[in-house]
Amino acid sequence: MKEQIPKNYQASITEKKWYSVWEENGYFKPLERKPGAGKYSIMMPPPNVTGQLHIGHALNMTIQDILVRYKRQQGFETCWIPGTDHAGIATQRKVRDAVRQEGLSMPELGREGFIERVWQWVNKYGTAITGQLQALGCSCDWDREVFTMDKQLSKAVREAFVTLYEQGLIYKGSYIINWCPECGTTLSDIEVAHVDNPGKLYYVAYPMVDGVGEIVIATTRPETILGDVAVAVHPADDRYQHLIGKKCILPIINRQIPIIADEYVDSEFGTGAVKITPAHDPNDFAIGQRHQLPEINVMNENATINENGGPYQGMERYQCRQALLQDLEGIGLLRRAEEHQHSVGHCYRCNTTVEPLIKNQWFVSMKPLAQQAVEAARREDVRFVPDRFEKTYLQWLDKIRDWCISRQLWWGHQIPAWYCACGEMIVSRETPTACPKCGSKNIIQDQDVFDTWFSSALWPFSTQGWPDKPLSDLDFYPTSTLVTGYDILFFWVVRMITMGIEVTKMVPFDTVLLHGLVRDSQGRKMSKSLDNGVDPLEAIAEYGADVLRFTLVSGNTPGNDMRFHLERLDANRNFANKIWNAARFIQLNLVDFAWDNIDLSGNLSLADRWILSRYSSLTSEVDRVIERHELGEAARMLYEFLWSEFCDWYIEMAKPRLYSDCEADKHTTRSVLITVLSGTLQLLHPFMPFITEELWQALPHDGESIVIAPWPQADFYCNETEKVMETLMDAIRAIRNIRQEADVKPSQKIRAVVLADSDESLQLFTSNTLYLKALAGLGQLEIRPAAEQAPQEEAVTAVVRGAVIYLPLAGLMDLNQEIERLQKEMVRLKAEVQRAAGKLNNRSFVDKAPAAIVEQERQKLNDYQLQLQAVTDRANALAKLK
RNA sequence: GGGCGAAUAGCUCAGUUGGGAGAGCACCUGCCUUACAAGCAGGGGGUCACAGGUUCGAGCCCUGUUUCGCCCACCA
Repeated sequence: MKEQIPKNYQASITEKKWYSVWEENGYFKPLERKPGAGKYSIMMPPPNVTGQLHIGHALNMTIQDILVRYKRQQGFETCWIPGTDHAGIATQRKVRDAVRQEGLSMPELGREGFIERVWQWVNKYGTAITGQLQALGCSCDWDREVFTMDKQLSKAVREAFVTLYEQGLIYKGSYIINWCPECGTTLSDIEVAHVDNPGKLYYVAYPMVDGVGEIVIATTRPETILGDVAVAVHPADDRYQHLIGKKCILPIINRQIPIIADEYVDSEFGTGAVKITPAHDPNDFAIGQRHQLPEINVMNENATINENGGPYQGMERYQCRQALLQDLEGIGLLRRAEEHQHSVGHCYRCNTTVEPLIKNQWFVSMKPLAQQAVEAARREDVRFVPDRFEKTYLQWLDKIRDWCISRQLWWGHQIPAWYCACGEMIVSRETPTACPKCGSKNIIQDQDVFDTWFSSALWPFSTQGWPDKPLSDLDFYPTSTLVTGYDILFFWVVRMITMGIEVTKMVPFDTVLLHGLVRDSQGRKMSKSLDNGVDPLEAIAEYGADVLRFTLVSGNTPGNDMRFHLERLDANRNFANKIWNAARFIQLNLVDFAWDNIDLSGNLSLADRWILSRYSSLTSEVDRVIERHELGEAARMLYEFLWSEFCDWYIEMAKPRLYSDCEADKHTTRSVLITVLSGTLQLLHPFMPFITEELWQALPHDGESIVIAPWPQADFYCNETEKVMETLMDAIRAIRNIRQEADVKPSQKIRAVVLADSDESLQLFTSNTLYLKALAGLGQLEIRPAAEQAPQEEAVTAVVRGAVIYLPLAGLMDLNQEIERLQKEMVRLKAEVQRAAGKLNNRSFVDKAPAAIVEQERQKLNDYQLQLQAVTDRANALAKLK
């Protein structure tokens, strides 16, 4: 005998209980439960190891868990591998700040000391995220949990790096890169966020060396004048023909620099003359290369001016800008300044303005890799959901540039390159002990680490034991679905695909499911500074994980952002409560009913057949939409079915039969109730894992857990049943409507007379009097063929398909009002008849529309005509009575 | 400059093979009916941004326009 379901649902207790049961029983371990079902796997996008689960993670994880649980229930050998990311820059900054708080500096600690501190930090905070994922209900295989700084992953990183280096796909060289003065490291192009800032365009005159005239340039960054090595004009610009090849004098610095001609220059912009600073601007760098110009770096790594800046040495960059402008003004060379919008790059981690600098860095040559990634998508080796992201992906690959992968950080995978005093560079999988060229043991490893995203790029296979295990031995490779936000399509997804193809010759997953961002109720991005974040852990504490999950996934469509309204948690808490109470009602009425007692073979009432049919549709529809990744649609269907159809209609119809004396009816009703409820709980389980398990366990079952119970099969669909039931429901609604309008007290039983205009209709009403009486509050119900005379007494009338219902409400009805009501009804029905008739009179509609649609329209026309006739007759009869 | 998305009820959003517009919340009316007042029953509310087009038929497909948002892009 199962325990009785308590009156109230206590989410927090239930959730903890079941998660540990699931874990202990190993339900999350891969096991093919249905022979031949196949494998299904997901690699979790690793959250930052020291991070907190935020609402965006909660959405991301919920989607993954739904897919994984669904496939597991379907019998697939399912595996969801969890992991965390060392998040180089973010974590280093966090620990650096903590260390500074203690009054220590990075140099004082030294590299080893600092890394030691990071590991302490990771060990202290690194477990938090795991507990939070479990609180959310994530059904991962925790024995496979990985961290991007695990030894195995370092090995993978080395292997991939060296392999690509050997193939010439990775190179080292001095190029202009993005430098964050605050983080003290290089950034890749996508780690720089460009923001349009209102700035000024300054016009500065450079006098000619020969003393004849001057050339005026326009710049937004006057401080870089210090590093100017030329002035460029368009070769076809008539204004400057006479100056090309001559020299001008760089003000203040008094360096003589040439005036050169280059196609790059836009004659329309500014004065048509551009100052060239190869060391501090990517375009100028390119021009400098073309014209063999020197590169004069004027800036230190902390964005102060260096020794090349003459009198400005030591100044901070913007301080220098002001000072320089003032000085130029003083000598009369600053001609004017205009308001000017221009885009300024900011570090994506700390939002500091980045500085383009020339540095010797490591790069991945992306063009060849991108080509393969494009082909893979064209061959549909990888699909994007929603598919519009394929376009974004292809366009990005089309203009991809080389990826700078070295970072001047301490926390991360150190680059496996070593340098010998003899000038030799060794790139090796194993740490070398001596220089292969000169034999010197005095070799030092490259001080830089890899971009975090370089290790993330290998995630789908590095996490499964590669390279120690060959690819063919990995349990789940390639994986099935990658679920992530569209905001890291370029950071991560593209890198996994490009690197995955190069290293493994396979696309690491077949489907990329991209979701949107979770915003606050006003549509703003959630952020610490706005303090508008919704803490998923608080939501779980207050409402339970099921409610949070359902809220995140419902009313949401792939790739679109969603606003998070706290009120929606209330709405879904109510939904959970509704399911809880429905199950409680059913349990209370099952008595000693056992699973084996289920008998759906005979004695099924219309309501029974109807709910079984609806349940069958639900089963196949939920299946269909989940396969299409439309989880919001699946959630909607489940909500709708459970609340409106199952609770509001079926349970209400089950009551009179459960309370009757007929044992056979009771038995059938119980059978249907438990069949539909337990099946629906299974369909809902991926979305709300905890409450469904709790209720499943409270019902009689032979299965040990809903987590692994086979996905329900239901084959009771019957279109005819649904149509007939619809008529019965219409009749009940019509009576309820009239009762309300006539102010009949809900408790008052009234009399009704039904005149049925066909044998089928007569049969329908006579065999369902029980339902009509119970749901429409009828005391007395007479059903007769329409041929018999209608009641002459004053009665309110409702017309439904196939019957006219009379409610003799003596004393409660106003004759005139009733006639008026019927007249309104006639107007409505006439319009309907007209609409349908018009359509059917349209020759091209009848000829061209599908036969089924035309037939449906004929049916409607027929129904409406009959109803209109009935209403008209009744109105006339009442008019006579008057 | 290029690309993408959004525009549907008072609010937030669904609406995926084109066949009479939906939900939640809010609002109005009546109900403590023995699963649930976190509930039940009934009700009001929409020129589906605008203009064209394709089609027998368009919220959905095509073209253009407007507003908002996002992404990408080396015009100093």
